[in-house]
Amino acid sequence: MTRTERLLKLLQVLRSYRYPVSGQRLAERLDVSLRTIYRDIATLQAQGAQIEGEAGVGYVLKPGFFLPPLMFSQTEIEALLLGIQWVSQYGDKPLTQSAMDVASKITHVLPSNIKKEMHTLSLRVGPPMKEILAKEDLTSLREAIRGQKKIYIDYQSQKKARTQQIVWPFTIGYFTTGRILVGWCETKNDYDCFNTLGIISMKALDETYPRSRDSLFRDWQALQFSKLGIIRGKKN
Amino acid sequence: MTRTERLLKLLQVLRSYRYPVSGQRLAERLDVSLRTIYRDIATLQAQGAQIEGEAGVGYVLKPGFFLPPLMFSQTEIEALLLGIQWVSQYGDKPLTQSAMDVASKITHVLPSNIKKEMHTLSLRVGPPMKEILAKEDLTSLREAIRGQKKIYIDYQSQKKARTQQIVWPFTIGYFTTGRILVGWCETKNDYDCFNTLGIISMKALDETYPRSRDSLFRDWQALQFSKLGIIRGKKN
DNA sequence: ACACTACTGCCATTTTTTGACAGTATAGCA
DNA sequence: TGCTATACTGTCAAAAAATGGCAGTAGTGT
Repeated sequence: MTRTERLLKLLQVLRSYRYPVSGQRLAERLDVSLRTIYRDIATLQAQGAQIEGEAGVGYVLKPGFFLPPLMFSQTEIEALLLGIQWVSQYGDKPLTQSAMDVASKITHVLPSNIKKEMHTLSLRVGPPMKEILAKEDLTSLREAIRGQKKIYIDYQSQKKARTQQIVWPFTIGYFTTGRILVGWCETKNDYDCFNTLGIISMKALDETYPRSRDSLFRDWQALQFSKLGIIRGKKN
Repeated sequence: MTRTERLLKLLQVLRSYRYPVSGQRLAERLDVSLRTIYRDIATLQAQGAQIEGEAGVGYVLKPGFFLPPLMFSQTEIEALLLGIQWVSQYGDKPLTQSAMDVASKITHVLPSNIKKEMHTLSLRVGPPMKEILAKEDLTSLREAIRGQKKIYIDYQSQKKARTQQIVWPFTIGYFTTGRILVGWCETKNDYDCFNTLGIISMKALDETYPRSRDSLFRDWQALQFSKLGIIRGKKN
């Protein structure tokens, strides 16, 4: 295995640990000496990888991920940047920010001939959205979903009365006109959707919900399809 | 310069040439022997770079680009994939395909712990669009825009009569409900917008239009803003 | 036919990488 | 406080990889 390959693999290995891992262990995994690991880590750090080493503890790769060299075609780049543009226009505030960061990271490393073509983006997305949507910040909600945590929300829909519920959130739908949180509502014992603008306050609980986000999502999706079938049946 | 660095630099150099470049020249640029260049190119090809060499001609890096290792945060990845999802849902057919390719390339190199979290995308975009929009293929239009070529279109808007025009296309607006081509209409001697679904046929001409896409775009945009100002003025 | 070029094999030389060992420093813990 | 686990550095000889040179084959364009 050539050095370059090993450096890449080292990153992969580092990523696979959630907790600090000792250099010794890395050395065993990669079948090289500890000394070499120290050198490799120094090299990766020099290349910008966020690896943190603490004496007596080990190494952790700080959250984030390292995209190894990838080839993209012109059209793929256009798709990528168009998507990023959509997010930066219709995402909530932190997503917008992240999208712009991604765009600058990517365009920064684009070869100059392609960069020039991309500079005035030849593809654009729709009109700007309402200010209230642009200002929204769903970070805590996304974190709850990532961590599969129950949340407590104080919710006021447009039509119904204000209620307080415990929800197992598993996905957010991003629309041009708004965003919908989908989850299992523990209070109602059923799936439910919430317009994010109607969430007056929300608090993530420590409790992890008992089913995986994945399975909840699939269940819900299957339910949607079957409902669709019924509706179609009625219509026909 | 370490070998790894040189490999990356070799790609940069290759990109900077639009026409085939000989190995000899590359060797001079990078200050190594020709033999080493051959070896380096073989290495890059093995890593997936689309470099084509022809005897008697030289090397060309096929269009597309090599994304060097980049770090993205979790939120940035979410933004990236959400955007890609939007494109794969609302793009025309080739863009949809490219978006899916991008998604698979990216998720393929994602560390497994993050990959798992992304598998059921916790963020989603709106409802599917009309089939007719999904089937549309705007490749030739995008190519004309990239190459700043004039196009001849046979156009039928919903309200007005069918017309034939020569247009300098410079951008496409992607909306959830359709797509708008924006360009300078040579026939009408003014900027104009065309619903892409109304384009009955289109032919890219060999002729490059005389102003840069960039400047056309800026002009047009300024015009839009000033119109907006007038409308605002009326409203107030 | 000729010039130019990609590409391969071989080998001696040069450079880089590696492992080993010795040593310093720091964090966490009892 | 000591003890252990660990990060990290310096040095050096051995091993491995990279390099350049050269000779040769083959494809392309003029």
